[in-house]
Parts: sequence; C-alpha cells; structure tokens
Amino acid sequence: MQQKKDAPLRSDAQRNRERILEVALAELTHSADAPLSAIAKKAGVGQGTFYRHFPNRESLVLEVYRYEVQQVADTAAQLLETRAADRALREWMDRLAQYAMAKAGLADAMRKATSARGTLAGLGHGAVTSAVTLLLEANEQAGTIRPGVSPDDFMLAIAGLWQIDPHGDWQQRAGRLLDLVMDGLRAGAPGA
Amino acid sequence: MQQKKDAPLRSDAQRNRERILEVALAELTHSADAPLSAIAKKAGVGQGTFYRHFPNRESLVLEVYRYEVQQVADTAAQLLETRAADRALREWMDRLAQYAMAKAGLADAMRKATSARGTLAGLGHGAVTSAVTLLLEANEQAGTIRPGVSPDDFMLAIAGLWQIDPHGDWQQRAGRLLDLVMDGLRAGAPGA
DNA sequence: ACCTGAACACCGTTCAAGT
DNA sequence: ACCTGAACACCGTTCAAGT
Repeated sequence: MQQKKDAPLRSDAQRNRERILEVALAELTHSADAPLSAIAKKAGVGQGTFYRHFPNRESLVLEVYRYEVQQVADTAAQLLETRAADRALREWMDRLAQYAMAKAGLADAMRKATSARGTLAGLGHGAVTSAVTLLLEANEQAGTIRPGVSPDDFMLAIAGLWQIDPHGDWQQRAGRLLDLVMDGLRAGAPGA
Repeated sequence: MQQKKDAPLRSDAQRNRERILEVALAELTHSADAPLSAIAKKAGVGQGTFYRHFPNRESLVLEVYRYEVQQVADTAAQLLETRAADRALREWMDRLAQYAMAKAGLADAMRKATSARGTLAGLGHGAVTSAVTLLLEANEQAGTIRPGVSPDDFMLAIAGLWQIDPHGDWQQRAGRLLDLVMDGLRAGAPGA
C-alpha cells in the first residue's frame, strides 16, 4: 500500500526517517559505498523499515545530498546584497568549491548511486538552479558577463570542481578553473 | 604467484584476454553495471580465468576505456598539421565531445567502478594528456591562447562534457560549453 | 602456466508475522 | 500504519582440482 499523498508521517516513522538521514550523512561522507544494512543498523531500524522510507540507494543519497547543497545555494541572495554582482558570483563559486571539497565523499556516493550524469544535475531544478539564475541575472544586468548564459551553461562550465581531489592543493586547482570560467563569462560583456 | 614481469602471455591466455576485452566493451557500453560473471560467460571463460586477467572491476573498465580514448587522442597531431592552432584545438574538442557521447555508457561504468574523480583523470598521464599538451603548446606559441594553461586546467574546464546527456540536443549544450571554454582560454592571449 | 566451476561471503530486497 | 528480522537472490571473489 502506498503512503497517502501528503499525509503526515506517524511520529515514530518521522523519527526513524530523520535518524536514517542523520546516520546516512555521516556514513556516506566517510565511505561512498557504505552498506545500506550498516546504515539501517546504526540508525536502529530494521531492514524493512529502511526500505519503506528509501526504496533504493539512489533515493537515500539524493535526499541527503539535496539537503546539504541547499545550504550553499541559500547564501547567494545574501552575497548579492552586500557585494557587486561579479564579486558576488565569484565568491559564491568559491564557497561552492569549498563545499564540494568538504562533501567529496558524499558526491562520490551520488555519482555511484545515481544514474544521473553529474552531481548537481541529479538534483534537477531546485535550490541550486534558483541561486545560479539569481546570480547570472544580476551580472547580466550589471553588464559584467555576456548576455544569454543559462544556468545550465554555468553548471556545465564548473563541472570540473567535482573532479578535483579534496586532498593536496585543491585551492590552486579550483582557483585556476574558476578564473578561467570567469574569463569565459566576461568575454563579450557589454561593460568591457 | 605473480606473472613474471613482461613475460609474454601464453597464446591461449592472450586470446582469452582479448575476448574478455571485446565482450566487455560491448556489454559495458550497453549497460554500465553489467555483471562481470555475464561478461566472463559471454567471453567463454571461467570465473577464475576472468579474475586472473582482471582482479577487479576497476582494472577491466580502465583498460577498455583507455583503449577507446586513445583513438581520439591520436588525432590531435594530425589536426595540428592541417589547420591553424586554434582551429585544431577547437575541432579536437568537438571530436572529444562526439566521442564522449558515443561512449557515454562506458564513461558511466568508469565513474561507478573507479574511485577516480572524473573519467579522464582516471586514465592518469597517458595519451590524452600528451595530446592536450601538444595542442596547448601550439596555441601558446601561436599566441592564440593565454600562456600558462596546463593540461590539467584544460581537462577540468571541459569536464562538463561528460555530464551531458547523449540523447536530446547534446550538440547545442556541448557547443555552448566549448565556446565558453575557448573564450576563457583566449582571454589574455598576446595576439588579441 | 593457465583453466574450470563449485563454494563462499556480502549486500540489497522481500515478506510473513508482529505491535 | 508502521515495524522487525529471517529468508532469498544476486554478484564478486576464492580455491581445490584439472590440463
């Protein structure tokens, strides 16, 4: 039987769900292919309960990753209020890079579990797309980037971030990539 | 017991190895997580034989992908002989895109089986790096791109190619990405 | 030196029985 | 309505026996 649409979960089910997500974040960050059975056990629920909440690995990983990424997305608006559009864009990219490095293990889990190509792409139209749209529009209006760049274009351009090794000097590599992307975006801008 | 270093394989072993690779290419292209046991069976070898040649999934996928990618890499030199440096670079990127789309299933297998971040990165320093080095140096000398771009920079910049869906209008998406990258590379070029 | 295939271990998924 | 945990299926890996 399916869950009635939008019916609130029973309180014990609600708690189970949250405990699973909590444990999953920790476990998947540590090792991208942590067994689901181990997550269930650490969360203190039976196998069946686990599968009631998350019918497959993909749905679990997606949920965890979505929540984590949302947090970076939300900072975009704030940056735009305190800085010039192009500075805000670049700084947001830096934060995204920092985040991608911190959650590298989770991103690996994403890649392996999802059939989606790319970690951000898997989230579909969500908080990240909104944030990027906001930033690009502000820059286009300020004349700091060339017109007609779509959020999709942008996400493809920075895709390299997720294949930088979080150990070693990722700061250098990420910085050089983002500089290159910014130069690409600036090419053909009205205010140049 | 390990294989003696560089000792040639016995002829039947040689044939088995080739048949495995052949079947693996077809099978992995069709479905990224085709069972190794199915590959072994289709190749007509026992489980043990399979594992003698490829001790884990990663080593198999790596070998298949390496060989496939090599073919595109090899066209770089040829392009440089018949075209201006920047035209050659751009055209090579187009071919790489075409290739990435044709072998999308295999690339998925790469991502899932390898711990390496990114499909090209997993190959390490090989034919691709050589090709890119060649192209970048030619362009730097021609003054068509800014100096100091490393092969690593370049590969990160085009990483988005592998997360384009091979169905639908990938031509558009790839084209826009590569245009953006080219603009980024041109920024700060002496001959501008 | 290389091959085979049965045996083993592990993990995802299902389901009968419970509250 | 939700939970449990044993049972099942599948796949990667090993290994004793063979040529």
